[in-house]
Amino acid sequence: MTSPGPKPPFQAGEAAGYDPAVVEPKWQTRWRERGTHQTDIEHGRNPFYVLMMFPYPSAEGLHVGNLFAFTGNDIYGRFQRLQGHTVLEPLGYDAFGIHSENYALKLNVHPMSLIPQNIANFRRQLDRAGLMVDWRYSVDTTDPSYYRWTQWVFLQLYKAGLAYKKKAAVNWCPNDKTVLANEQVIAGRCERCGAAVEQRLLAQWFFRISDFAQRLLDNLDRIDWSESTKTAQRNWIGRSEGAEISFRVLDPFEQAGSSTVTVTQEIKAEPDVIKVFTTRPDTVFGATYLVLAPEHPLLERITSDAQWDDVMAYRARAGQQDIVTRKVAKEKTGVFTGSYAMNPATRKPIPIWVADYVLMDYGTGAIMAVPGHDERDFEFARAMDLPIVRVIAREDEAASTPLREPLVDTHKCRLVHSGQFDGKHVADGHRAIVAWLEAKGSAQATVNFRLHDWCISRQRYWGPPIPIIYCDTCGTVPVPERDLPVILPNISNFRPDDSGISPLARHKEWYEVACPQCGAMGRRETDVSDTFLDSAWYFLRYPSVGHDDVPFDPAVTKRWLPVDSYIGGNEHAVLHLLYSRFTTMVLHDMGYLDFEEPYKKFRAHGLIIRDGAKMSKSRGNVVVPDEFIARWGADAFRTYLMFLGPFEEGGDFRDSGISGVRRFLDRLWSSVCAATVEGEPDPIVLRKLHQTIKKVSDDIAVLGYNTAIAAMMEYINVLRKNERTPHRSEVDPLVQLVAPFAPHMAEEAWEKLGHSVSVMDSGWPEYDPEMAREELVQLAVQVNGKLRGTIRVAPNVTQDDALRAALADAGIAKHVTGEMRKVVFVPGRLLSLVQ
RNA sequence: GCUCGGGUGGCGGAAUGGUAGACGCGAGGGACUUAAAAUCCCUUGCCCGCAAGGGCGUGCGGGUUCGAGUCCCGCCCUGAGCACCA
Repeated sequence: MTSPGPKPPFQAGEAAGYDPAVVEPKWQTRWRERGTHQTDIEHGRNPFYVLMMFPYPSAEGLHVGNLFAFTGNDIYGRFQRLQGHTVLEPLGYDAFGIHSENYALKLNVHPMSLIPQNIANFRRQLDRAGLMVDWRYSVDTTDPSYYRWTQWVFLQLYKAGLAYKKKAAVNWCPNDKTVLANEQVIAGRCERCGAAVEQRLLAQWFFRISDFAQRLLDNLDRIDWSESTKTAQRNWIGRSEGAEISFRVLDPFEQAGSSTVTVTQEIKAEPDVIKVFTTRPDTVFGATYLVLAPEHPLLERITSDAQWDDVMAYRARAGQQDIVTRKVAKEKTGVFTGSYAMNPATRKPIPIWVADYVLMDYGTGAIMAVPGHDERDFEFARAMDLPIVRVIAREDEAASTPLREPLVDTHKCRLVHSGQFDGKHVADGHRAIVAWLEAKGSAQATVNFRLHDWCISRQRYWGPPIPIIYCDTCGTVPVPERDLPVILPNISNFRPDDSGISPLARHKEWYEVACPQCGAMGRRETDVSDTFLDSAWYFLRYPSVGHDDVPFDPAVTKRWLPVDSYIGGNEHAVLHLLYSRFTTMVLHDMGYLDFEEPYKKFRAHGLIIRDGAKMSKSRGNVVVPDEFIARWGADAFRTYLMFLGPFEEGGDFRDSGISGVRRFLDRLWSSVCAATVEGEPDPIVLRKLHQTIKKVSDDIAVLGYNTAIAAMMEYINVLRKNERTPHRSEVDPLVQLVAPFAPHMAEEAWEKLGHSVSVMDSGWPEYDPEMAREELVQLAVQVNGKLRGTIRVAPNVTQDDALRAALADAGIAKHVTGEMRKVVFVPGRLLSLVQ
């Protein structure tokens, strides 16, 4: 027989009176009517800007991942508001781009009609989620009133000399006759028709983000961002230190002899020089050949007659490969050019090859190959039967030990076969060799970045037209700012086809326009800009919505920016976050902004999986927010999303889990209904309350939502354990604590408790350390490192008293057999006896 | 290959170097009910034991420490990102 247990003081059945399907719409309506979520941009005290990455409004509707992020942000925003800030929590739509365009193509609808539908659907879903968004400050990147200023941003970069046009490769499907994004190329083939994709050279607009590489890197040390995001940016910027070394190309006469070249043999007036970048100048004595990228401009000059046909054929083949497969590791191929260059260290001639494992767009497009100490060069030398020389040895190796594999370590290694530098440790050798080569004029210490300039041209339709006009007499002319926006025309056939490159290029009536400078007939740029340009500055626009004559109002911007807290997915760790930092820096340098970093604090949220697996349509395990909200209510859905794992790590959505959160909220409601002002609050409950206030406040501040919710659950368990009616002073603060998570119920409860203002304007409960202090604490007692019992003592007990109490405990004392050698005492925690 | 996360009960997950498993789900038992649902109460890491109690436990192997999920060294597995970056 089990004891029946104490009769509960109140039944949660009373919670039957709480129906989210009624209460949630009620409060959503009230909030709208009363303007509860309206931010006083002009006068609100203590401004605080919480930003979340805006969604792409897909036709499928809001993804639970979006809602997870938005809810996490909303809780933080509400918390800041309850703590006395005027909070701006805006949301908008990132609606341009290839996703929308492809989807529209597939459905055969126009994006201009598709997007408004999607946005309306998103808006409906977002409102149901109970976000504290002030929709008066929203943006839609496809609205001309927004992209007018995107085009303005382009013009500022142009004005600053940071936008330029050059030829660059794009993926080209010869069958569909269209430009493909990298994601549309699958194993070198067009994802739609399966044709082999080629690369094509097109003139495209670039931004000089690489000029800012060092600054983008340095500033990372000064901003409060998720460490993982900073690391991703550092890797992407990819700074490497090394040297540029010059290799003089030998003329055919010099090449005849294979012996050391002497200065007197140099007969060419201006010999060709191949510059290479290397991070390992210490290995220069081991450079046994050079390799040029197939696109290297010197290739034609240096290729010998005998090798000409082979080299040109190789280059042509490389040019046909698409960009994606070109960059995938594969078997080494290459062709000898027939020419030699002089290794400036050994003064010996070495052959010059061309191979596609060397990339034109990094370093100088040429390398010195050191097969003994580089894996790729080793592999290539093996395949082409080129000499492999050891110039580095471990401490336990002789200089003559043959290399079975490339030795790439530097630690505890010394130089060998390196002339006067033999025996030096690698790091010392590095410095000495660079200095030596610099003195001879054949090297220079340099820094290289992996970061490439940002290509913003898209040969597509669904984006803001790039505001440039080409004129036969005036050349490239920026559209005057007063003529913005350059409206994207509503054309019925926006499918890319064989008529040209960009769909807009088929519309003469659109692109033919008078030159703003001379008035002669000119031609608009027919490419549109990258979606990432839309999102590079959107955070500047939100608070200035309504200021129609400027992209962002100076006074408003001064008040609200930079962004106080930014939350988003780590999939944007590099591109979006880097581009918006860059754009902000440029606008800062031009005097438009007084800060150069847009986001003071950034936290990446985790990913939600379901039942242990990634959500996907094919797996059929996608969480549809509407269904869960309809069944459990938005409050329960929000709270469950935040409870299922740490916000910054994500978690596993299990359908059964939400019931626990629903129960918690129902119990809370029961307590609210039962609360009375009669009598006095219970000191034990009160102590737990103050501990809970502290825990919840601390946890929300670091986005520890799952543990904050757990703490509130613990509190309500304590509150209900007590066989009595809860006191008002035990319940009111809990309603405030739960308000960021379950705002509808909190409002309803707050009203029921007799308050007339919104709970969101009621402030945040204060925590009193005195009230939270325990009278007795449990002290763990260890004997020889093993837990042998616990004792209940005052928190400030002395070591001696604790020891006496421990030895008075029979269960503990029986383990204390020998003489005590040491006692470790951690007040309030444990007593460790060593014998 | 490189970089960054992560491996803890049946499950999701808690743990400033100090009582591992908070909180929740699930499961088992009970109360209420004609019954079910809902609600409420109790139990719930594993092993031995009737019990008292004892032993073992945070991916694996070492180490530091009175004390290690946590720190150090060496592995394994797994997720994500980058990837011929010289």
